[in-house]
Amino acid sequence: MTRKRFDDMGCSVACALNEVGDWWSLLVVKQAMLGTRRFVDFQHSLGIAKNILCNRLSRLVDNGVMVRVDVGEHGKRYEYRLTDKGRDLFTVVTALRQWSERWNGEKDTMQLVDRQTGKPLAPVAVQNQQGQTLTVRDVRFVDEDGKPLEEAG
Amino acid sequence: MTRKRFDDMGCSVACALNEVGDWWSLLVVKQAMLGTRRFVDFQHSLGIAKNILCNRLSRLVDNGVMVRVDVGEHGKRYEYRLTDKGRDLFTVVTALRQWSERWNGEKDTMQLVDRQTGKPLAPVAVQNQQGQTLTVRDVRFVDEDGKPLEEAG
DNA sequence: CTTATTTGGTTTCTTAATGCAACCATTCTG
DNA sequence: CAGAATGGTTGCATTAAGAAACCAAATAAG
Repeated sequence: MTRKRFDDMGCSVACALNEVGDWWSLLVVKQAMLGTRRFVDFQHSLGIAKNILCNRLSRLVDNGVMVRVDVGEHGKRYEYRLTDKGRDLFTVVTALRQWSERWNGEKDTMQLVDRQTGKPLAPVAVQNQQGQTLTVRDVRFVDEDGKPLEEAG
Repeated sequence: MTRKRFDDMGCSVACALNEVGDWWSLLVVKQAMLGTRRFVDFQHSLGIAKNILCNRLSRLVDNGVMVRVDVGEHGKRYEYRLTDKGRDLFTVVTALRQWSERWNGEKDTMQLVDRQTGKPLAPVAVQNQQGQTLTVRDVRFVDEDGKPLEEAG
């Protein structure tokens, strides 16, 4: 059977997971954010099988998350770079990283700091328009008419 | 061959993906944030096969993201509820939802608003300690000694 | 109280995805 | 030119996913 499609469930989250929701895609994006661009470098840094990497890179390119740039002088030698869409996943990757560090402990010797100040980042949080942090209990899920759907819990 | 393990790669992101990195887990969490608690309700709202749902719920419980609460009066009748760890994924789910809406258009009739004001949420963003928004180019990746690793791209 | 239905699974079977290793054409390097 | 590296593709074995059938306990209907 074909894997279930997530892009027609009428849900933005499902649609996002359809593009980057598998085991490897977000790790490839994360690695690209660290500066990795070449096929072999992704392969070695992630320890991913070549055919899987090949498949994931193709899908990321198809979905506009990365681009394949020909950097060979006479022929084929490629770099995979993040697009604006791909770089915009920085929020998602960082939120995921911080969540893991908060609940599973520091598995990573690496740290992210503000390039200007050298200080660690603030925790990524959902905020209202005044900049106040909101939990899932502080929001309401409404339809297009503004009617509430269900209660969060 | 067994699926690659992500929890011993020395990467927090990989560790997070080991828990919620598959196609269904985050959707189950998202649905729980909408208020869904019962097995059949997850099944119908997500359109997921029963054995897969069973497996995902077990894994989420094992990882401390959800708890199974016995609500039967004399015997077994269960509810699955988010733990604090699970509710803390709100940031990740919201960031993913906003990313998808920004780049793939509104696939969702549902909207999230501040329960107090009724107004839409601010975009989830990575910020420094002064509250300024940072892109991936504004951060540096350093090791435990503060030495820079590679350049982001 | 008895029967029907719902709930929360498990089992079986088929198809798809993953991982590993081998192979291959082109392209740099020495 | 020889040899290594790059960026794949192919084949095979194992695992996961999806659909449907089946099932025991618990609840609802009458």
